[in-house]
Amino acid sequence: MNIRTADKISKELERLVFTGELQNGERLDEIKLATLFGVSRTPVREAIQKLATSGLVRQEPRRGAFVHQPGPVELIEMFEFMAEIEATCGRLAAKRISEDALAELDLANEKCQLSLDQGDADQYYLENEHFHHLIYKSAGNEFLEHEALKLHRRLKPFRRIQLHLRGRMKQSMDEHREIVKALIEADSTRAADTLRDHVAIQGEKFNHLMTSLKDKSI
Amino acid sequence: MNIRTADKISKELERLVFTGELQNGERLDEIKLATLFGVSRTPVREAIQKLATSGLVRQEPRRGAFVHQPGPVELIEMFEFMAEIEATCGRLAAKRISEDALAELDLANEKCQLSLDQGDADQYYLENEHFHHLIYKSAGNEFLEHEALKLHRRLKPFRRIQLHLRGRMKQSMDEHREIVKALIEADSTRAADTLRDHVAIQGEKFNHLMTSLKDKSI
DNA sequence: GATGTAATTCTTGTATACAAAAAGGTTGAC
DNA sequence: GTCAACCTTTTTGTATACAAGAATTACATC
Repeated sequence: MNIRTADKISKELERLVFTGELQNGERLDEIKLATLFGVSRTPVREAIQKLATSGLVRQEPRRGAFVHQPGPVELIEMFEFMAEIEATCGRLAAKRISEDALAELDLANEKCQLSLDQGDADQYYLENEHFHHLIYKSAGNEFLEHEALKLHRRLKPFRRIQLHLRGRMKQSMDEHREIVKALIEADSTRAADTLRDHVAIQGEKFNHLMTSLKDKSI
Repeated sequence: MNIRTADKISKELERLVFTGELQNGERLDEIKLATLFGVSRTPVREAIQKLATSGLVRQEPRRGAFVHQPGPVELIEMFEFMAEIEATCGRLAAKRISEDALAELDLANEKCQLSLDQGDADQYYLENEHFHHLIYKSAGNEFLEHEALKLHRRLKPFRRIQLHLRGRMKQSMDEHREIVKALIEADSTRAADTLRDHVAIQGEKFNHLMTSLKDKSI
């Protein structure tokens, strides 16, 4: 799909930030990265600029680009926004979702339950992700879907931590069922509200999140 | 603030797209643009990539970047999303807005009315914009505010056309009053609903929009 | 005349070179 | 010892050079 090495480097840099190999506030040394990837500065610069627009790094004119992990406040704000976007997806999906998609949602939920039974958090995360992506798509608005995916992706590293909190998986599962029920009944208000709460809870459990992150960012 | 010529070029290219000097589907010839701006290809490329992430141009590997004006479907989708974002801002603002901000909203509305009385659509547009920006800010979520501003800006050229439709200014004004009333009463649901309708109406009057745009894009 | 293929030209993507600004270090005055 | 001015080094931002893929044209074949 994308043959540009600049894009590959962008993805790789993203990974380095997520894994913490590039720490918050750290400057992205173009030359160092270029030699690391075995390329010239040009594609590295392009990659950095791409990351800058997605908010992962901040650029200061004539000073360079610095890794920017969201602080507590920004993170809460992002989760709040995510909750609202998901609520919107639910609201629209309640009116527009197809029978096929509903069946798929059910299937995804079953798989979630299976992962839960097996205590496989990673697998649960994967199926959970699929569940939400289905809802994004079912909103019937590709622009919205794209934005939802973008933010979802950005919050991924923080969301993932959440699932390992005690009892969260079980609770999340129950909420999924509520959501599907609202969608089946085409109750857009309830679909929106349950989805909003389902996501917002992650922001509210922020004390836990904070402590899990202390060594990583802030 | 930003001394990078690449950023200046980015803004300039944006202008060229908005004014229609660069038409939809047209390829952005790096060399031609470089000579036009009197610089080398490097900053032009950076500018183009920035526009690509904002959606104004689409890049095809090894083929170049092409101006991408949203078509009817995409435009409807964007307006629908904008409506939902504004609804969210209203929902949150209803709970969080300060007395000062409410006073400012009132002032903005008065100025809107004044422009309406004078039949000054451009002035009305400016004050209207200020009104909405105030609501974005009053949601008390800077991330959300930023996203709202971004999309608002992207839709600017299409929204503007709307206001010149017969009777739209007057109707818009009435809706503004409804919105402020809901905010004063801290009625988050009504604030959200009125704001959503206020914006969504622009998407619904799409037949008008289409015809106004026919020569420009699609 | 139409179609498929090879050579040529153009354009993108990457590497390197250069200019200017910022960071860092050194020397000197107090 | 501290601070400041000056010089050196480093690093960003831009220009130019080069490599490789895409588009175009010319040509041959049917």
